[in-house]
Amino acid sequence: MSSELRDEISNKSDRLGLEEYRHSTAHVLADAVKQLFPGTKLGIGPAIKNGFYYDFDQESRFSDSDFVAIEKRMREIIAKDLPFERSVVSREEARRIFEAQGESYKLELLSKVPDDEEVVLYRHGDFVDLCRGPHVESTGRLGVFKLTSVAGAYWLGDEHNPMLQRIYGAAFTDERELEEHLRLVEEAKKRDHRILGRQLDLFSIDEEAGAGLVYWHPNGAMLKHIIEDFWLKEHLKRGYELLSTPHIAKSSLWHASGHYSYYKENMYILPVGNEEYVLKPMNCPMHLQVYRSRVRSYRELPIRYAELGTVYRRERSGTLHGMFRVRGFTQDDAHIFCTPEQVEAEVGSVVDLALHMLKVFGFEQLGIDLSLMDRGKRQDYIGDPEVWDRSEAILRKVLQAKSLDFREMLGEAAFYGPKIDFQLVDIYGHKQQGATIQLDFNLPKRLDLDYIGSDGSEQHVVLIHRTILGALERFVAALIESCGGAFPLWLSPKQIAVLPITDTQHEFASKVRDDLLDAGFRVLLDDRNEKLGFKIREHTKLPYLLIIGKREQAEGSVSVRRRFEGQIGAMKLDEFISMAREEAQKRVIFTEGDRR
RNA sequence: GCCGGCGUAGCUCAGUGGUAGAGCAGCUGAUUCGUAAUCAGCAGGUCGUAGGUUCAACCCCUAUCGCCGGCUCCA
Repeated sequence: MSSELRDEISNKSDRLGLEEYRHSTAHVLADAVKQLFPGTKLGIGPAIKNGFYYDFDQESRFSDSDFVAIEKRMREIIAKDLPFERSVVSREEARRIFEAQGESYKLELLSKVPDDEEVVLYRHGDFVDLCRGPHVESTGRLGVFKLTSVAGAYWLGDEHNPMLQRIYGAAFTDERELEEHLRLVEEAKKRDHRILGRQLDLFSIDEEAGAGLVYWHPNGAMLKHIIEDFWLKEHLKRGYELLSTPHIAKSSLWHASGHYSYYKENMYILPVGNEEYVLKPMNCPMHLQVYRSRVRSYRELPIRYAELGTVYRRERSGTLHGMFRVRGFTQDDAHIFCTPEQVEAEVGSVVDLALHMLKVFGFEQLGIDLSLMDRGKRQDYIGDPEVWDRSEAILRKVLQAKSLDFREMLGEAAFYGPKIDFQLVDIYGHKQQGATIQLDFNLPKRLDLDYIGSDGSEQHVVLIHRTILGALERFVAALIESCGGAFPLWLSPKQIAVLPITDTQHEFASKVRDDLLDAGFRVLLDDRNEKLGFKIREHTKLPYLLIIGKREQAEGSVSVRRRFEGQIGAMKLDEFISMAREEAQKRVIFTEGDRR
C-alpha cells in the first residue's frame, strides 16, 4: 500500500472516529436532558462540524443557564462508562418501545425507514435511540465537549412543522483541540465585519432609518469604489458593455417577467396614483428591455451587458445579518445574450472570470454547487422539463470539462433556470454565496427575446444571468472578515499614514503627504498632538506608516513601518513610492507580515 | 416569518421598585514627545418606542421596532 493511500485511509478513519465521538456525545446530551426534563421528546441529534446538536420538544424553554446542570449530568453519565449497545429489532418492537416513551418524532422517523433496511437501535444505560450508528464503545470514551448554544429549529427543517429546541455543543477527542476551537471562535468574533465595520468606520446600518439598508462611510465607499473600478476594467477587457438602468418600473414589466407571481413576497411595491411601480429586486428585466429596444442579428451575439445594479428585496426580518444579508444591495450583474451554440463557451468563460477575480481578492478556496430543479416541485419553476434537462446538462458539462469539484444541489435552482454557485470560504471554513451563473432558456421564450438567424428566421436567444462578486455588500463583508480589516495595499481605503513626531515636522510631513497624493496614493496625515506610540497604535491596520522626526526631516527621508512587520528602515520618499507602487500594481494580497 | 436571548452615553459595559454610573471616544488646557495607550479638567443619557400596573417604573406587565444566536429563505 502506498503511503499516500495509507494516509488517506487513516485520515478517513480519524474523521469517522470523530464523527462517532460527536454523535455519541449527542446521545449522552439527549439522555441527560430526558433525565433532567422528564417528558422531553427527541428529534434528531447528528454530528456536525466541530461538534453536535440534538433537537428537543419540551414545554419549558432551555436557556444557557441550564447548561451547567445538563453538562454535569452528562459528565455523570460519562463517568458511569455505560456501553453503547447496538441491536437490530423488528419494526413492531421499535414501535412498541417508542410508543411507550411517547417519542412521536422517533415514530415518524421509524415509519420512514425504507422496507429493505433494518431498524437499528442504540442503547446506553436506560437510554435508547433510533440510530444507524456507529458509536464509540462506551460513554467513558467521551468527555471533551462543551454546550455552546440553544436555538429554535423546525422539525425536519420545514417551517410548516413545529419548532423544536436545538442544543448545540462542541466536541473533540482532545482537550487542546476543544480549547483551540473555542479560541478560534473568539478570534472570529474580533474579525466580525459588523465590529470591524464600525471600528474602521467603513459603514453603518441605522435601525431607525431602516433595517438592512447600508450607509457606506468614506472609508467603505472608497473600498467599494476600488473594487468596482477593478471589476469594470476586468469586464471591459472581456467584451462586456456597461449599462445603467432605472431603479423602478411599472408592475406590468414584472408581470411579464414572472417576478410578480414568483417573487412578489420579496418585492417593494409602490402605489403611485392609480398606477403601481416596483422597486427592482433584480436587474434582468431592465437589461432585457435594452436588448429588446431593437431587432438583433445573430452577428451581434454574444451581447454582454454589465451593470453595478442596486436592487431592493424585502427579506424576512429574521434573516438580516450585517452586510451579509441586507435589503438593498448592489449586484455586479451581467446578462449575456447568445445563441444555443455559444452557451457552453460563454458559461465557460464566466467560470474562468469568476475564478480569476475571486483569486485576486485572495479567495482561492471556493465551494462550487450545481443548483438544480426539484422535479417534485414543478409549480415553483417556469418552463419545460426537457429544457431544464438540457440546461442542467450544459452547466454540468462545463464544470466537468474544467475538472472542478462541485456538489449537485437539488431544488436550489432559480425559478427560471439552473445555476452554478460559488461560495467564498473564509479562513474559518465559513461559506458565503459569491458568484452565481444562471442559465435561462425560459425568460427569452416567455418575453420573446429574439434574434434574426443567418437563415433570416427568428430565434429565441439564450440568456445567462451572472454575478461574480455576488453583492458588493456581502462581498465586502467577506473580504473584511477574510483579512481581519487589514486590507491589502491595493484595496486599503487609506494606504499610508504619515506620522510626524512633533509639530516641528508638520511642514515636512504635509509635503510628504502631498507628494504621496501626487503619486496616486490614498494618504492620511496624523498631525494630532499625540505621542508616536499612540498614533502607531491607532493605525495598526494600515499597510504602511511613515514616521517623520528630526532625523528624517534633516535627511529628507521617511522611516517606514510595515503592517505586522514593524520598522523596515528609513529610505528616500521616491524609493518608498516605487516600492509601494509595485506592491499595489501587483495587487499583492499578503506581505510577509500579514501571513504571520 | 419562526424559537430563544438582549436593547442603559458615540462605543464596550455596570446598575437598581425611591433623583442614572465607569472606561474608551469627544471637547478644553497642559505636555513637543523616536516606533502599539502623556496628564488634568469639562461635557455627554426623557435607560429603543408606545401603552399599562404602582404613591413612585430604567427595573414589573403588554404591544411594537431593532439587534444577537439559530431555523427557514438567500446575492
